[in-house]
Amino acid sequence: MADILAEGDRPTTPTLHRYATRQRQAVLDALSEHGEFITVQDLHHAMRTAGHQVGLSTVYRALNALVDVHAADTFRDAAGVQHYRTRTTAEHQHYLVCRSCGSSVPITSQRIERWADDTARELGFADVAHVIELSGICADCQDGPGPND
Amino acid sequence: MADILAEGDRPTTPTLHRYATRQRQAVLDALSEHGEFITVQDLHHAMRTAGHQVGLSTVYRALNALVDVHAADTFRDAAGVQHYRTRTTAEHQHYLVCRSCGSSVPITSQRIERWADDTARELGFADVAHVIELSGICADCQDGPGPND
DNA sequence: CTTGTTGCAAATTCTTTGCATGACA
DNA sequence: TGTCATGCAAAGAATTTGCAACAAG
Repeated sequence: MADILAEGDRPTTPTLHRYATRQRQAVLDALSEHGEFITVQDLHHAMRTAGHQVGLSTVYRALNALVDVHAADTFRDAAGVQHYRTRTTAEHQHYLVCRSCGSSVPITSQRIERWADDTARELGFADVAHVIELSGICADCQDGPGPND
Repeated sequence: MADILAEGDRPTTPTLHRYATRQRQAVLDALSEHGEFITVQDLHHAMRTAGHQVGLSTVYRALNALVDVHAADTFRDAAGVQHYRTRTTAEHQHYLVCRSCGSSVPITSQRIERWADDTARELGFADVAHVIELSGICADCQDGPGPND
């Protein structure tokens, strides 16, 4: 489980606040433990249920802070709600998310990054950014009805 | 400019309502005329300014109806706001949007569609959907300060 | 007539913010 | 002691929905 207050963290954390608090750590722990993408509200609810005394706005702030330092990834679902999950690698990443059970698989593909960059450059665009979201029904959910569903 | 009430439209429009109204047509016209992606609120404002007497909810409903029949494309920006634009071809499409002036270029690439499908299938996912958004600074905006900015 | 649309206002939902309180260096 | 996080409540924003009035086949 990740640890914000880990040893090598003093000189790091660029524009961000310099220390982690109990709540901050609790948010990160809960997020890590969950493993998959989760909604702020759901995460908050899970934490309360688990006995953590933490405010909703703190969870919002903590998650956004994590995204700022690239310790978490986020995406918006079709309804416009943000989902978060801890980031495992240091690199920019995409995910394939199951619409039935919510599980996700990180996708590592240089190919797509290249495609995005090349396409944009071809069209004369600079400073390219991309958002790529894949979703489907995972193998588990294709068999029986989804496990978490 | 597209026309909802065009000839071949009686037997079509599947699950959708069977006729277009003055407001509906006005929304489509305004959207077509704008050409680029635009916010519901902005489109509504533009229509009022242009003298159209139309309610905000009607614009919302009309735009979603257009998306339902694939007559318009939509995407959500970083702030979570939906943008719409008329669709030119019958096919599923992606766009490269300028973050400075808001102009957009449709991207037609089988390659990316293939990639998305293949990747998902490789990982055992079925019924794959994808959202791909590219943004950057267009050629015009790279020179002088953006024209519309 | 009957069905579907319109438009306003109210309601919803997610997210952010103001501010007093509290904790840590 | 000063700075920053916290948490609640209030604010904000985008979008949806309830409902009475209305248009058209």
